Amino acid sequence: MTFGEQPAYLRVASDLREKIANGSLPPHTRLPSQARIREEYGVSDTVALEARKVLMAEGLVEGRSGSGTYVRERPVPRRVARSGYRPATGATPFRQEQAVEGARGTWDARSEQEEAGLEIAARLGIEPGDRVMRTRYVYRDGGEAMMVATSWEPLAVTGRTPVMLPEEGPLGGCGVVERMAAIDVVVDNVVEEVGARPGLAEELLVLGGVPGHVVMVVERTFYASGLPVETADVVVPADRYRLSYHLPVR
Amino acid sequence: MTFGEQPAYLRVASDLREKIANGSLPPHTRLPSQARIREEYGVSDTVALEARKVLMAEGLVEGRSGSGTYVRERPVPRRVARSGYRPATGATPFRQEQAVEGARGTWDARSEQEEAGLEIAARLGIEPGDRVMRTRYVYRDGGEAMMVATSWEPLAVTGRTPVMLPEEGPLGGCGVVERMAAIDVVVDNVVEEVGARPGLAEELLVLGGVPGHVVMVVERTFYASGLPVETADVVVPADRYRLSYHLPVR
DNA sequence: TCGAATTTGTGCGTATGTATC
DNA sequence: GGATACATACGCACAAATTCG
Repeated sequence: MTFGEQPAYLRVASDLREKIANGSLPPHTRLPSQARIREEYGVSDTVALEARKVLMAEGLVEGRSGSGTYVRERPVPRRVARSGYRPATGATPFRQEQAVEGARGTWDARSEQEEAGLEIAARLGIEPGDRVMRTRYVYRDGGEAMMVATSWEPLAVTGRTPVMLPEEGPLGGCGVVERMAAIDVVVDNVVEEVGARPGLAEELLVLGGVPGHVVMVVERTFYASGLPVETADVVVPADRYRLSYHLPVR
Repeated sequence: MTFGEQPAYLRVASDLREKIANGSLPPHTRLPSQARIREEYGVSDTVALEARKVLMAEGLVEGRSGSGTYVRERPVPRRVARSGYRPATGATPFRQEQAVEGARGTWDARSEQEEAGLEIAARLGIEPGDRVMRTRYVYRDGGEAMMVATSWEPLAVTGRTPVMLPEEGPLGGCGVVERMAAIDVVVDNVVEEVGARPGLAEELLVLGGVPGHVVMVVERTFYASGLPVETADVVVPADRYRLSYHLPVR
């Protein structure tokens, strides 16, 4: 059916969006099912599906297979402390990435040796092809994934030491600064470069979103006496979290 | 075709994404048309369409009706230093927001008195309805707008002083820290909370993007002896800039 | 200038797998 | 187990924009 106006799926999406905005469909309620949308709006299955997809891409609703499509709560974004300072709430960060307000975090990690590519070599100040330890992390905050990270450490620094594998040994999971201290590498500086972009399908599969949801990316590099000893990409969904930097002035 | 693995449209999207990443499909080139994707990957029309939609949501490609689907250009992001440290390049920041690599910046500003709303009052630790000076800035970097900001200062702090208007007087345009110092307010801390979201139409009108482009939002608050003396929202297009934090460890 | 071919975007109907209730 | 609902997938049709001979 051509209307000469807006596509049908956008009309349906707009109507449902309005019902969400004015509170007629409050958070946690179920949208009309695809079949009911088809009936109520007199549209086809495809149009009903497309309309739901628009709202999902906007982050307003979330589809649960087999159950329904639910209005999402507009979450008050939580702060992730990024500067060694403790948030005012008095949470006890036992690791930098864990410093979320009131969080009780867990994580998975998987390490693998590889050769440094162009970009990683540049960030670590080594030659492309030099061997590095790559570790992929998934951080969870009370069950749900909140952050994925990939870190690279030059084996020239950690190779043949007890801390070569970030998650093994007595210092497993202790954080870069402590692990480096154990091999007499004194980390004294960190540079974090914050960017943001639409998330990739793989990332959002893990973080619980749909392709296109905005993520923040922190490129973090730790330095010891001016030399990079670790670099990492940290990816956080932007609709649920904020990065909090507390800095002294001058 | 069920694979028990990844959905077909994600497989196709991943493959095309890889071709974009490794330069085999450079910016401004055309993706294979939907019909060709269908043939090359042996998938249906729907899968080819869905795969293109994923890449469009990720901002990697853009569809032009009647013409094709084109790989978008990815500008190399420039760094904006966000701490008292100078970037290694040796740029001379004459003001915090100006500390862009190699930038020659200018700005416009317009100030107005108003009553603090709920959120601003909370951020400044004052009562809603208390009077504040609101200033809107547009920062330009060599002609093109790179950043818009809105700042709020409580008139309880700056009222009836020479620095009440941020851009007037002998200290006009000098930065919050210097202006506050002139009235014996010693700014000693700053908190920056970084978030990101799709840009609003009005923001992107100024910043020169298309609707849907991602922006980063920095909520910055300056403190003097624990009391907020200025707060601001800084909006930066995420495709062109990165926020660079250089922090000491411990 | 015209028209044909191509390509995207929208839309329809249907089928199947699988998660949830 | 059965019913419901979402997610994926196939095939087709057509309008509008673009390209090109």
